[in-house]
Amino acid sequence: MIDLRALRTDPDRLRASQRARGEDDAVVEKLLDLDERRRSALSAFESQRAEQKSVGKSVSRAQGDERQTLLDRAKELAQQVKEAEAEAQRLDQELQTLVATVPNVVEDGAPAGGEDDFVVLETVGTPRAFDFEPKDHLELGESLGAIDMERGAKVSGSRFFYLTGVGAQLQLALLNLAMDQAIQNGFTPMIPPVLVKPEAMEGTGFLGAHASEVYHLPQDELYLVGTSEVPLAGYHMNEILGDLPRRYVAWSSCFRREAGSYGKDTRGIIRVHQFDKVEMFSYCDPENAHEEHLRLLEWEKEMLAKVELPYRVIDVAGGDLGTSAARKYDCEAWVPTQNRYRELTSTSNCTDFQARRLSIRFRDEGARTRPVATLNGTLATTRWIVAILENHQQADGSVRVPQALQRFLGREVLEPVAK
RNA sequence: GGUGGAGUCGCCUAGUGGCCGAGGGCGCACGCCUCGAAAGCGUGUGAUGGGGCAACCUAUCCGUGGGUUCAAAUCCCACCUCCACCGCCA
Repeated sequence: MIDLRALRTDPDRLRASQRARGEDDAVVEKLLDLDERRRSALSAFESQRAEQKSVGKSVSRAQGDERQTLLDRAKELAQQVKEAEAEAQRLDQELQTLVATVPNVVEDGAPAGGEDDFVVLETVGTPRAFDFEPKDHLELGESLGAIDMERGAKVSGSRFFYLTGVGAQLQLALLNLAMDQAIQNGFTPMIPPVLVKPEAMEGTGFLGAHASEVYHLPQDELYLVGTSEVPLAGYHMNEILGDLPRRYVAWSSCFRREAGSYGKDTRGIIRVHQFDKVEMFSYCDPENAHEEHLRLLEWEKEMLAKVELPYRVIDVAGGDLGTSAARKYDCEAWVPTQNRYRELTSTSNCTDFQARRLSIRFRDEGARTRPVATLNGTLATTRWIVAILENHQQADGSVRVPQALQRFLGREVLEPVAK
């Protein structure tokens, strides 16, 4: 949720943001108008209510005829107050509904435009030159006995899979490495619930434009999370925090319907309905949010270096940001058989957008409460297995295990197995 | 799933229709006292929206949402959460 007071003082900022996202800036006029009407309706209600209260008090003290006169007046006022309150509530509701559709204000410096208008900030490492024909991750995964798509489909349908044998071990090792790194860096480890109430889903901004991506269990009115960002943001819902920053790292399964991605990445485990992820999450003073964002990016790069992958960092354009994000950096690893970079991590600065909706505050120097900033960033996911297998494969069909992973995996090479 | 009990300011608690514009205690902050501290004494002590440059004013908030009433923490209805016990399952 955007800040209405900030909107009143600087409406041009939201207009510019809407344009950077390629969205309608006429909403700004509507918001200002509704807000104006809401405030005057509220004032009207308040003064009538104040009078009603004082007349009500005098009823209890009055006697005889005077009491009857006051009672009549009080009844009359009660009716008026009821109407005034309803009107103020109606306008407030209307405003809230409209505000809920407005995405976060884009950070200065973020590229304008859509999906293809990202800016490459940095390229780290070089794609490897193969002296043999590289296999794709699924072919490797099958010959290593690591990935079983067919049985995944048999049991659960398309875009489901089993990680088997060394595949399961590889994921455990990868996610443990990620958890370990974050804990070393001072994060508090968490294993959160993956089913959440509507407030948590709504508050993090996932029930807006992307609601069709989310699994919903209507019998219990719960949602399956697409990322642990949701339970991590919900963790401090309706709280006033003392010390900032607070950094959490969570391991969770993630669930995505992948509606509207029919035919995209249908092979292997690049785009699936269920995967595991280690996610960093930070609550901090909005003044420090940009620096914190860069820190999260550094920690992602630290992790990518450990698995020895070539990658690039992109600054995602306004139109491709999620509802809650003001700025987003993705790290994309090189995938040899696709001859292109694919997203492995994504870190978003949500400024105070989620916190305002979830009512997560802190006390600033003036001891006033203000919404905190929330930020999130990926540290490892199931998809990383794709890049690890493909980039570290060897001519004989085996896969070299990056050194940092060896300690967690207990082996240096993954060997093909007989069927 | 069933039965019973409970949810009031950071914490504990008082409060069964107008004296609640929520009292007390703890904690916290400031002050007095003290060489310094403790104890003691005094003062203050929430959130959210609106108005105002400001001090301040105002409305709302007693788990949540409705309702009754001129007037609700208090009465009524529904729901949520927690605790205890029972049943079922792991």
